[in-house]
Amino acid sequence: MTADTRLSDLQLDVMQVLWNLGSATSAEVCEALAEQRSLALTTVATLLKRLEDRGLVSHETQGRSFIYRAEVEQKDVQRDLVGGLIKQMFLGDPAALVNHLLGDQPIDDEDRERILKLLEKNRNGESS
Amino acid sequence: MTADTRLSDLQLDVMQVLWNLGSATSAEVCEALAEQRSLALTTVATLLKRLEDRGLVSHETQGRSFIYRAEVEQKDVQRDLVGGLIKQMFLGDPAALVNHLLGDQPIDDEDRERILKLLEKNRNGESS
DNA sequence: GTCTCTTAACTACAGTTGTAGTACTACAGG
DNA sequence: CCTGTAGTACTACAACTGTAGTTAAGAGAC
Repeated sequence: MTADTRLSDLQLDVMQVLWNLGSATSAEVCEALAEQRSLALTTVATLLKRLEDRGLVSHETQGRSFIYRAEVEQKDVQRDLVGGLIKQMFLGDPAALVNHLLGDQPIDDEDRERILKLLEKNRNGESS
Repeated sequence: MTADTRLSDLQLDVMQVLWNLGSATSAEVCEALAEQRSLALTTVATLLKRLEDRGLVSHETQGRSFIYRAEVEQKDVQRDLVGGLIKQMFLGDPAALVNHLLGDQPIDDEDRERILKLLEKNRNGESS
């Protein structure tokens, strides 16, 4: 049942590392996070344990180390996050979010092209 | 300085009411929220006070009632929210968010049309 | 004038989060 | 065997959040 995917920024950063690396020890997660946040090893361990308690990550023991792995897919979390945002801030209207994106600052041509292409693909690939 | 706009779901719901109504007493906010959440009056009062402490809403006294009003604009909060989401979950690439929106579930024709129109307008309105 | 109602102030409390120290345990080197 | 060392487990604690009770004070009803 995909558990509750409401995650804080920090928790998301941790998940992000796991999604990127596939699997990692707490030390590896700590190092990966070091670019943005400087956290004690024990802090990272605590974070991972809490996430594991919530069923969002799992670990397998290898020697004396824990190898952590994400138990939810990035896509699912993205969907929940984006969906929640749309429901709460954009009256449930996805186009309103796009509108906001476009209205905010004019996007560059390249991005616009890509979005147009995506729209095309979405129209055609509506099959499956 | 627009203060810190990182708000919880509940806090956002409260802000939403204020944005919708323009201004409201705690009782009015409470009633407006009642559709989604059933909260005690004192709870809503606490929420408003905490938001006021953070500078996100303000009140003026009318008789013995407080009339609250949002001190940050919805647009600004939206921007921060969307911006944060993109940075954290979509590698800072707005188009990736759109991609996700489209790839997730095929959107209906109407929405697609509207988005196309928005893209057009964005292209043309690239004033500067 | 007293009672009651409204409404704000203060207090409370459990759960989550950010953050990390300390304790324990097991393996590696000598 | 003894001792670092690495790594998990347990504990701690302050801030913030969700939630609401209690208290005080003014306003209207009678």
